[in-house]
Amino acid sequence: MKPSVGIRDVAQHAGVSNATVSNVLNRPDVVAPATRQRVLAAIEELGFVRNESARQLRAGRSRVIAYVVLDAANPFFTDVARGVEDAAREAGLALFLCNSASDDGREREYLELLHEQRVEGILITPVDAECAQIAERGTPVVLVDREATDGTRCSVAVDDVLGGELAVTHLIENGHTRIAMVGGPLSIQQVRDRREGAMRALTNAGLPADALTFLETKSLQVAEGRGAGERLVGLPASRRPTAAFCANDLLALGLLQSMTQQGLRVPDDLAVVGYDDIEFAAAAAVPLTSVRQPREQLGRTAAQLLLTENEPDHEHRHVKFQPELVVRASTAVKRRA
Amino acid sequence: MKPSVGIRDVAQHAGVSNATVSNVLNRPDVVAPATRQRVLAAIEELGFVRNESARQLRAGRSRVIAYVVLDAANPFFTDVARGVEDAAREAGLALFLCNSASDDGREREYLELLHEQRVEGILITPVDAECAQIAERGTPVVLVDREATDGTRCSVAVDDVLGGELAVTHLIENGHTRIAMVGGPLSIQQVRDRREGAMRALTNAGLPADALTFLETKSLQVAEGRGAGERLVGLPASRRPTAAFCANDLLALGLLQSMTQQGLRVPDDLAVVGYDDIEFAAAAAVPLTSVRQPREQLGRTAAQLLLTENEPDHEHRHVKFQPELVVRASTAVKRRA
DNA sequence: CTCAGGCGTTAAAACGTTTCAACATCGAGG
DNA sequence: CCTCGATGTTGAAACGTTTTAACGCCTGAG
Repeated sequence: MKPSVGIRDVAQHAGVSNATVSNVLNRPDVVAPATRQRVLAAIEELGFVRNESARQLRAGRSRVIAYVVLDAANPFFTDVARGVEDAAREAGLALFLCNSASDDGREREYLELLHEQRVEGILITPVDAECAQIAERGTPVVLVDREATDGTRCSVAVDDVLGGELAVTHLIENGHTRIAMVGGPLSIQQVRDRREGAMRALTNAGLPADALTFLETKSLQVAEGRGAGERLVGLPASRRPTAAFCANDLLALGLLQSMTQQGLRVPDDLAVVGYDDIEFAAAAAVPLTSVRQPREQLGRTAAQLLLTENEPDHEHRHVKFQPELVVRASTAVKRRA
Repeated sequence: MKPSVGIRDVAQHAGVSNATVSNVLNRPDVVAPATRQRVLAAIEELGFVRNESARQLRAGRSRVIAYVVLDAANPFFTDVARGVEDAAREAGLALFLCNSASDDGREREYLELLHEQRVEGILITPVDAECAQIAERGTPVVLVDREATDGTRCSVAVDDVLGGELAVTHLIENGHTRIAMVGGPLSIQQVRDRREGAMRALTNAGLPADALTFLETKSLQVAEGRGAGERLVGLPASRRPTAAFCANDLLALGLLQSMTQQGLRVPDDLAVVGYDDIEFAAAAAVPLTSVRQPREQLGRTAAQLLLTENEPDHEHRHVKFQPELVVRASTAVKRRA
């Protein structure tokens, strides 16, 4: 609609060459103050807006990075995204946020698109662990919340085995000897790792392996947590666990709701530990004990790592953060009085 | 790093001109099958990826739209975003998701950036209602969850007055005559509208205006809901409301938590109605009655409206959806038995 | 045998910027 | 007076596509 004012219109209006206008835009210090003012005035007057496409085409760079997220509706990922955004912003980069929604078709499409856009780099929490999909093709890629098994790229992750261990050790210290773990599917690396950590906690405490009852769920959603609650209550009282460790907070919230509805009390009848420590965990009716991951820092570090990819002597790094247990009411010890 | 294979490399490799390659990419039907195969093979072999910058520069179009969201961490907006994404995807457009985080500086920056990128259109839930900021400059803009007061652009909103009316009417029908409304700040249009609806419900039922106690909060976050809960319980029993209508679900969840902690029961001691019907509302310890907004449809419609902007005979439209009350346990009527 | 017309392909001109080498201009040092 | 370097500005060549008009070829009709 608009005749689209370009750099040469500005140049003509200011009585200089287009090269000078370009300099004002990109290296303001190199042009004489008087000229600069004149050019800026012309830009203002004509309402000129630089055309990024042309700039990119010529410069080869795009000033944009992307984060392909697994589930935009999960608070965990939105928090990670915030960390990414902050870091990107500090580096003067814009952030393209894409939601694969756990669908590897979508994921592939977005990667293709991003590559066509020639983004500077891609952060991704891939749908499948293999992530063979992510053809390198020259664009730097950093894995988020997944560990790169081969050394072909950087990754930022959290020690999930330790997280599981922390959670279950806490329960054992509170006197529990029959513990349920709720989570799944087992195809998810995180779930496997957290279970492994849980087993390790048992071993450390000298408890037998069958002290842990594993209830597998189909996904990590709230509804699955409710279902697990019903299964749990259905167990014969003699075998019923007195505590549950959930693979994420959504499951834990579902479990909590299920307990309340069935007239059982948390933590008295069942202690509950979640994972992720999302905001809603602290805000639950019974505030949830949870394993906190440094979400924002995860994103921030991933972005920073991505920025180092272009350095000549870059070596791929694998950063691993430590999770931390946040104790709240859902695992409070019974008063002895 | 990579020598970046271009369309002319492909052309040379396939023994055709670059125009033919371009045709294979954009109008496959116009080129002879045999040639097409040869070109496709060359593309595959060389690992060619079209350069969007160049394409855009030439074509003037970008195949990208953007949604500038007010708070990426609020489930309401992530659901709206999903609707936008679905519609965009169907139209073959990519979606640029930007988070203004209620900061009008960020919002401005993003708008500038998007304009430089020459996106096809912008969906935005603006930080301030005035939204004078959003200089038109040729890029179509559609307001989401806000009503455009002037006729300068399209908007998609939900009838918040009706929503408030539905919520409070429901409470009145359940026998409540002292009702609190929790929400704020009043600078937010939505909060004002929902309160207006609440008042209308009182009038319809022949109740006096002071049947509604308004508790203003500083934001719409969970913590504010907790604070409101404490203020509520602090009221003398004779004046204390028996029901509360919260301006959004986050407040309602906070309120719920506060009640539980103070030993009061929902809905027996206090009935609670939320707003937005986010997933966590149904998953709360006491499932929350809430006013549901057609979130995904909101986003979907906004995107579709945006697509019509370029049509020659386009007229700006203001779509307004009806909210719907979803009744759950938090307003269950006391059993009379 | 010629010619019209359809089909598939192509050469070349954009698109709006960045960049590089070259070019003035001017003051200072020899 | 000449040279030199510094400072500021510029012309023109890219960047990798899309697009338009023109082109050559072939077929079938006249």
